[in-house]
Amino acid sequence: MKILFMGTPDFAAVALSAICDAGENVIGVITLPDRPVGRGYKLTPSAVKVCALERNIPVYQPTTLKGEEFAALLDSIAPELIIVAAYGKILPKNVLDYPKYGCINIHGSLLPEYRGAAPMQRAIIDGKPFTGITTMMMDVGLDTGDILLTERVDILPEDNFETIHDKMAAVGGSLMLKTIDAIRAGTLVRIPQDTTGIEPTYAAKIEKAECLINFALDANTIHNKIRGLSPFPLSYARMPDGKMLKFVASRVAPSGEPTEIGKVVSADRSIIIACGEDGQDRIEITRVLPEGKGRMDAADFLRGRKLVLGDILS
RNA sequence: CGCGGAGUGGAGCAGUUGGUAGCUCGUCGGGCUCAUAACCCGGAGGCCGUGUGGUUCAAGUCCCACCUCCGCAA
Repeated sequence: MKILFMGTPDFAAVALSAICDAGENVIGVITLPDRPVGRGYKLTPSAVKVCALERNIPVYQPTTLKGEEFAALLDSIAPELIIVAAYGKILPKNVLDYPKYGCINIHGSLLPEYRGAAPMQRAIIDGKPFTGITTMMMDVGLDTGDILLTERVDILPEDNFETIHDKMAAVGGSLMLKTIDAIRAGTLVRIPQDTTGIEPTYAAKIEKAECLINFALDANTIHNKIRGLSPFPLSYARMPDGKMLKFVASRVAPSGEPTEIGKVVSADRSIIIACGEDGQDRIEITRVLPEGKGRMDAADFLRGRKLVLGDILS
């Protein structure tokens, strides 16, 4: 089966590797054009591109999937199946209709929950006990196609976006292999997304503005946000000197006396901050990222005395 | 040429207007304690990123070049 793979970030690269390692015939890879990224805006290839080049798979980086040019490319590649994982662009109808076996997407949630760009982060931020991977037949809607296979992934209390991402990426690869096998065996069953009774939810892209921690929220909510945004892009607050302090890891600490929200009530081995509507909750920050520095344990950061007992974070 | 921060004993930092290199923690040894991430005493450990650069009587501290790391932004 001639497979065309479309994807961009690491999550997709893991799936691509799994598919290649399983011996599937990936005849081409489509990924977004190299982007100026990082300090100095160095032009950087996507994770998928790097992965494909290592395997000597032809890489295509069209700026658009619409129009004659891409249609011609499709004809020349002539895929029988297109696999899409976090590609970054909407596929137009003529592309969706092209392959004999259709376009199958690997999505990081149990649809119809968390359709959209940031399903994994949103599930963690919402404090969900579990999420999962769905493979689905793509249609013109945003993650609205028929469900093929699903696999649940538990979100453990100690999980953060990184651990969930890694687990999900691995599951995504294996679930896609199962899906391909099912196609070959002709046993694939398409299950329309059942939205009766439940509202499909949308996992919008993470905005910079929402990464600022509001200490008026309860400790649990804050903790979920911190871990859902760690290790990237990271939630943060402002220190008294106006500098940004990002939170890498945290835990919910026992509540205490009401006090000013955002106040540092302990700056010993970790940073404990008063939060919650009445300032009784306590969120304990165990690892941070100061502006202009690297990641470090809260205890190490405190030794530099940039933050002391009684300071207010906002 | 996107903006900016930083390279000082294992870690995080301080080093004033250039003139013996310090702090907190860790570590090692000893002590105290029923006990401790507690406390006390003592020790080890630094060519201060590189340059067989410049200025100076004298540079971690000023100037120059280079290397490396990092934050923002994308």
